[in-house]
Amino acid sequence: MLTKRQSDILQAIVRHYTATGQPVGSKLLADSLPEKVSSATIRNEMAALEEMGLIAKEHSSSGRVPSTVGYRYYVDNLLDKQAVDASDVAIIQNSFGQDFNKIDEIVARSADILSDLTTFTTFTLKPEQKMARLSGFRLVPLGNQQVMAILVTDSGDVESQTFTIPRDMNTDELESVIRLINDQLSGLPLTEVLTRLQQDIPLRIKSYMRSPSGVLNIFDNILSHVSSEQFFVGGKMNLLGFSHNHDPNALQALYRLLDQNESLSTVLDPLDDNINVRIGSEISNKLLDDFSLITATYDVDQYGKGIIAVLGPTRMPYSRTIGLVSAFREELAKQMLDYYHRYYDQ
Amino acid sequence: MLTKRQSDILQAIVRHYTATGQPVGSKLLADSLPEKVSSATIRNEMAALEEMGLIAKEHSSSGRVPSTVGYRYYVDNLLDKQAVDASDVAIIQNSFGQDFNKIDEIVARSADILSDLTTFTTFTLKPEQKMARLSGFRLVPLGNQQVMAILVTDSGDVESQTFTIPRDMNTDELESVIRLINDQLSGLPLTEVLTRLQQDIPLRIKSYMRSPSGVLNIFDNILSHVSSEQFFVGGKMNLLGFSHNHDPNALQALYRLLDQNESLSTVLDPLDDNINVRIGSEISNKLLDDFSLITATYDVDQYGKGIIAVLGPTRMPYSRTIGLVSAFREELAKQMLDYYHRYYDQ
DNA sequence: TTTTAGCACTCGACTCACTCAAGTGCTAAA
DNA sequence: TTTAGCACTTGAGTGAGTCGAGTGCTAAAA
Repeated sequence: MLTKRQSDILQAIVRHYTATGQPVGSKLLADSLPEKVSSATIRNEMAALEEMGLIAKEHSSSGRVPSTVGYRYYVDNLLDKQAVDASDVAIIQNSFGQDFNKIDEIVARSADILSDLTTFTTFTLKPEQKMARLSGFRLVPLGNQQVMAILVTDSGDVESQTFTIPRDMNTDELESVIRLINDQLSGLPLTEVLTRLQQDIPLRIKSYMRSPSGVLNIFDNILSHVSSEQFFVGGKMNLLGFSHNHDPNALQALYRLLDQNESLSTVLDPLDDNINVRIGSEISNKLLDDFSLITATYDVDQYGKGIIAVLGPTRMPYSRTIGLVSAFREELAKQMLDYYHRYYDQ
Repeated sequence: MLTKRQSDILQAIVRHYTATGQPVGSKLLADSLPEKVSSATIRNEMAALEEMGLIAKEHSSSGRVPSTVGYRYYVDNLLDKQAVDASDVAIIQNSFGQDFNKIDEIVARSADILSDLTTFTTFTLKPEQKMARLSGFRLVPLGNQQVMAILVTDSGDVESQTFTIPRDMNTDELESVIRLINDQLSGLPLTEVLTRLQQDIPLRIKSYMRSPSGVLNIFDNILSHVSSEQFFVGGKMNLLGFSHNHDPNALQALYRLLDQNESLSTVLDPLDDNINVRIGSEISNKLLDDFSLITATYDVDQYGKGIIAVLGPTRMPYSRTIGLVSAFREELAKQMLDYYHRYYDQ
């Protein structure tokens, strides 16, 4: 356990270093700490902190820099639980408009707002739709063998896709399939719809349809699109500013990662419903060793929980960023509830 | 006018420099040219070329590097009009699948294929839809006050948008507006549809509708979306590799440019129906001074002309890149015709 | 026992002088 | 007109020297 003075020193080192990017020396600390002690005393304490692995030197005669463990200790114990800046809260509240036509627009906008505020790269995921139920499939003929298929869920998600029907397909057949699907599957959770669509339904329509698989694939396709987790990424290009590695190849690898939803969903897993901070190597991905990741859920009551995350440099202003994430998750939840209430709970 | 030997030297300088990135010296040239002359002779010729502004030194005792004017001369006169590599043609042909559901998918895919081949950043624009005609508007009620509006053009473009109708709006009213629009505007060119929608139609429906503007805004919105030029960008991150400026701010400015459709459409204007090469400052945009831009149209017969473009470093392999663009524009035109024939000309 | 003053030491950053290699321009001879 | 030869220029690299910020350690002071 650290003494009060050691805590103060570690805190000051983290603050200075995250603010300036420069290693912090004993003299600077002696001047900036409220207790008046000499730089020699600070040096002794720093030697102790280094012994414990909380701070490190860049070279044998340089000032000290926090280690991963040091950041960890800082985040766990020394964080300034100050209220978020009132102006930031105002910005958050004003950045959401009212003119959203779908959930995805709110989620996408969220990523942008949060990245603007933090100047880092952000990720947002809408509330899990696993519990959403199918409210109906529509087919809209567009002429020229083209048809638009539309899926609507009871949570208000709309997913559409146009496709071309083979010349030899009977449109009556198609319509009877749609009727069957709507009759049998409306009101069921999407996960169940998916399994039924693959097991139950094919048996039923086999009798009166020549090649059922083609049609069902389309529904499958739309359905999996709706139920797949789709992260929105904000401030992608901010990465150029805070990544200390300017090697094009490393950056390209990083950007490929940001485009891979599957990889993202493993990396961004929010361990629990708190605001979680993972620092450098604690993120289990080599590409992100020089970064810190703050993840959090936001809770939209019966509509489920979504995820927001901020990726920044290990030397980020943790207090401020965590504060922003905290304020933001609440406002986002509020916005979503508003949206749902506006459209679905009259 | 250049002598044969001067041409050969300029050509060799461009070839070497684009291949290696190193300034080219007289000795290297003396060895690599087919005519056997001494390095001293080469030096005399190089002095002449420099006098003419075709090549330059990086410092007073370095080898020579092509100037913008030198590249220009090379591209205009010394290009190797060799056939494109057969393997590249094969790649181009095989990279297009058959499973496209809309034009936009072909265009987006094109940008990716071309950027993979060139390793540069590419832009594609689908054929101008100015001559496209409205084939119909549909409205599909989705429940909970939500409605999906779908616009279909005779060129097969489909654009949809969901919106929420005010509680006090009469759905009968809405349907009669749709009927009116379809009756009056089907078959007209989109540009005309737009003007009618703003002038003619409001007068007609004013009589039996309280607040026509809200509804018409929706159609306006969808329509302008369809008729706006939307560039697809491929290989965005390749820019990191070939941009010689690694300053984060400069890169961010560049990426902002790539996201601005309006700016892109002025920059990417294809001067005529040839393959046009603009080098460095010839592109009228300060951000692109260190790049070269190759633009070309592709011609899909009665369906109009689209644009493809490649943005790379001034020291790019012009012969190869121009060859690729040339082969690609033809294949793309073919693919689009195929697509149109498959769906619209039965 | 803790703190502090003092001092020798270390290391990166910078500067300066030097060398080396690649390239140039120019002159005079072929 | 071409070429051999040579003096000259320049960036890149190297090694020595200085400076400043920082350290660890010792011994005296509190």
